Amino acid sequence: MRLTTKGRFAVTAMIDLALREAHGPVTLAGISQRQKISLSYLEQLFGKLRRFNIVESTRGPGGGYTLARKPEEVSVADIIVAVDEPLDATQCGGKGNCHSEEDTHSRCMTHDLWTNLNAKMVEYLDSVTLRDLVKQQESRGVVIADLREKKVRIEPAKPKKPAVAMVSKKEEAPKRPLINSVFNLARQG
Amino acid sequence: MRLTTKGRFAVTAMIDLALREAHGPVTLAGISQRQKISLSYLEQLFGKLRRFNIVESTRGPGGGYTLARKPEEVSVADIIVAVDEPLDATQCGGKGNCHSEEDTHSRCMTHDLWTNLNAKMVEYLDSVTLRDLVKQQESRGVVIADLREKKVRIEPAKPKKPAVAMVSKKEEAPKRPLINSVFNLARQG
DNA sequence: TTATTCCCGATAAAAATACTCGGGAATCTG
DNA sequence: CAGATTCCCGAGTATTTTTATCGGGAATAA
Repeated sequence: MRLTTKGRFAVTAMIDLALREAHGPVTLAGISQRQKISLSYLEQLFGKLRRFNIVESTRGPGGGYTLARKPEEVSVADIIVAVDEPLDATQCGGKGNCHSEEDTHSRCMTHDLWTNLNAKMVEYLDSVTLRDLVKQQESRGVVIADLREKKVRIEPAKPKKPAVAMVSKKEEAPKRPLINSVFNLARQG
Repeated sequence: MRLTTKGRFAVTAMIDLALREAHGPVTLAGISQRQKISLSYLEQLFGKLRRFNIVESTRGPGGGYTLARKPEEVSVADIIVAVDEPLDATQCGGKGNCHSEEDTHSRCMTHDLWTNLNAKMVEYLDSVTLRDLVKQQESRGVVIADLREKKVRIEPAKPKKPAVAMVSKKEEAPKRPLINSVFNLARQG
């Protein structure tokens, strides 16, 4: 289990999705706007979430993502493991290959400590489900109706490319503050 | 609370220190050799540990570091906080400045989640003391006698600089495997 | 047919972390 | 005192990770 901002973005995005999916597939473009996460980054994350069978996708207009399981069957740990997947097994755990030649103990001295800590974290994150997080949001006064994705009916047809003029609407992202938590990098408050 | 290899190195080094300090100050050079951590890196870490009143230093020959408190009064959390000190308060915690203009909820959606997780981690790491770790080591058969620092009495006087010849003993560090744990970077099994 | 939306691999930019270097200062020993 | 040992510190470099961006593709609905 690793903890990076990637995992946090994923959890945030999943809450956003869970809050709206009752009204049909939710587009990444929408999540991107609302949560201020870049679209391509979301694509990466949801690619993994899909492969881990946490979300399902529908292509084409009106498409998007929906939950592959019920909210109460998706834990935060599931989400984090999916996107932060190390998936390689070069770990010293279990196999006990954590002894060096010279100092039989140095490698293993802290082994149990970190293993135990890891277990505690997994235990906690696995006890919190998407449903819990959604309920928490709703109890804070989020009205589902407001959350429905605005299905903009296709307007006749605008000029294909917005032309070259009118450039500088690039609004300098507000740069969220750094935090001092379990996370190493960490944007997002 | 952040978790990086720096914290792990620090804990490992502190165990090494705690295991031997009964016989007098322990030098960083010794820890460096035994635990395969670069001397200058250790200096950085112990600088912080000293400022946090976790270790005490003695200069000059026969000098080194000793514990500033009893092993049972130093928790793993203490060590990690000392070396991984973020020390700045740009956090959204408590003050509640984690609302953006557009979406009142996005910032705080996962706030409680991470705050709680953090608390769990601190709680655990604070419940484990240096003494626990030392006892664990000793019960694994580490004989204190073997651990005493070899106080090499000063040999007459070797040629000041090892001359320019004899170069290529640069032995390509063994590169420890990556792990998949709470830590992001992570060397050290 | 066209616009929408997911899909994917390569790669670039930014940030954080890990680690090095060089000189300095205190202290002990002879 | 001289010289060795050991801590002390700040600046600087290298490596890794994180965070994206880009460009082209393929499915689908209207």
